[in-house]
Amino acid sequence: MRPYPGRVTETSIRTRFAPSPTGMFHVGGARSALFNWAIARQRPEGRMVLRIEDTDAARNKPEWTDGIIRALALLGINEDDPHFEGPYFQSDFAEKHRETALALYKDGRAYYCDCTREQVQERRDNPNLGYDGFCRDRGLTAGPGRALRFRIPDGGPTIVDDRIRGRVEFEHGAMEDFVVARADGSPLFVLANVVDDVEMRITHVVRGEEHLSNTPKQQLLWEALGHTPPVWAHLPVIVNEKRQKLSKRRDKVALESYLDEGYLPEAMVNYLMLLGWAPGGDREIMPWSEMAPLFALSDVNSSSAFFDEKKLRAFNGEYIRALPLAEFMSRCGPWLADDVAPWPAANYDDAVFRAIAPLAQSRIAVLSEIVPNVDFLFLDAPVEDDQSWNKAMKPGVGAEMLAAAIGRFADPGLVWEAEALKAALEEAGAGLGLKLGKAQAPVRVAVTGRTVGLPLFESLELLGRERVLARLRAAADRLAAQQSAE
RNA sequence: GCCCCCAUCGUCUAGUGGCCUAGGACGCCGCCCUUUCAAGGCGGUAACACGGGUUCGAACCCCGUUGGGGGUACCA
Repeated sequence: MRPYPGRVTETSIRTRFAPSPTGMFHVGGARSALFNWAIARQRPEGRMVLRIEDTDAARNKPEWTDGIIRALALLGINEDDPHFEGPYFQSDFAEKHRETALALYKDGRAYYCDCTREQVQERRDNPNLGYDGFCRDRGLTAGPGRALRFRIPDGGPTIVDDRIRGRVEFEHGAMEDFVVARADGSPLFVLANVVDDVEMRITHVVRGEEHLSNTPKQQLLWEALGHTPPVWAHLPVIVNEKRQKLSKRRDKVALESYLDEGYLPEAMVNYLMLLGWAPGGDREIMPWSEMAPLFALSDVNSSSAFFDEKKLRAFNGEYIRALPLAEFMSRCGPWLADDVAPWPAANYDDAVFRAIAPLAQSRIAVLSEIVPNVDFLFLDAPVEDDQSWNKAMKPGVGAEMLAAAIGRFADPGLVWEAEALKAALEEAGAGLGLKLGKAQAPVRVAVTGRTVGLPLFESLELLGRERVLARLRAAADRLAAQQSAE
């Protein structure tokens, strides 16, 4: 456990990222973290505090916490950088939260209330407000079944000065005396969050728009505790195609699932930074190192942003193509590993992959796509794809073309090298009145199983004469059997 | 219901009263290149929600309408 940081003397910016570990790490959370991180890094003494809000024991799991820390590290946010502070765990500060709740009561800023949920419902004289303040002046002391409520000051609005949205006014008349501590004394989010922010000397609270309505309550709490509220900034929500806030239930929101598919962390960072913000200058593909210094809260948009996986894909493709070959190969590693690849481990040959990798690099947009592009090299037999087969193996032409190709390729005088193979196939096709485009199709499907793929002749060269001929013959046999059966 | 936020191409955005006959990117379409598919090159499609003001002049300022969204727990 880590104690509160204590007296922080510097006046620099201190931001925080305070996720609750109740599920897979969310792309929206990732963006918030990135924005907070960018701000903290803009000052030599700037800090971003990572605080895990784990007070909801029933919904928290340690693996979610690990997932958050791991994901942040992948995005480049970790303790290796001096701007990082934490992680802290909110549950470690429960005592302070309880003390603060009590202090609020002693100062008369909060009072005990023994109303049940039902009673609150029944008695609401104002149908538009939840709780009517029934226990405000009943002078109740702490006791079983009594929750602690914060007394909203009479009259006047609370004005939240938001860096992104400007002045937002909340009339006190429309705010209910909200609960800060449960009947068992445990504090609620709204309080714990503020207490920690105060203790950690947070200067900028940058979070999702869904927290905007909590803000007047929290600002009142900051003031009741004798502190000047931080700079508030509420980011636009990230929405799905139906313009609803991304939800764990119905949308694909886990950062990890994108990474698992082969989205590069740096592409993800780049894309996420563009949700609600733009560096300007007609540039969008920009490394974090250039973006971070340019980021400013005042430039953040206030309207919701759609998470467009198509655009993410395009970005990812750009980043993949920009990788040096060796780097590209090692990034592909996880998808070629023995335990996940579809081919027998013994068949894999790194030298073969090295030879084919440059051809694949410009053709994939997410790393997982490397597998179907190179599998024919390592599988004992090409994959069976009926659609490809039916398209390329048209009656007559298919069989003729396969036979012609076998004839040419079997010639021992043929140098087994891409250029020569191309010429040979061109001739074979010409003999049947077929241009290369048509002529290569049956061969491609016979050898790789698919109608689309990497450049064919380089592929044939790498596969080797024996295997190519075997596959061509197998396809010819299959085609013959198929046709005699009809 | 109530409180609050938002509103530029399908999408992400540039734009902060004249530089806008509104720019870029993704997507989509066409052409070129080409052994398939990509990549690359070239070109195209497409937006200031609506109505009032303010102003010599509004995408930019104000008001309203409409439409979206968020919040409304003794969850975080």
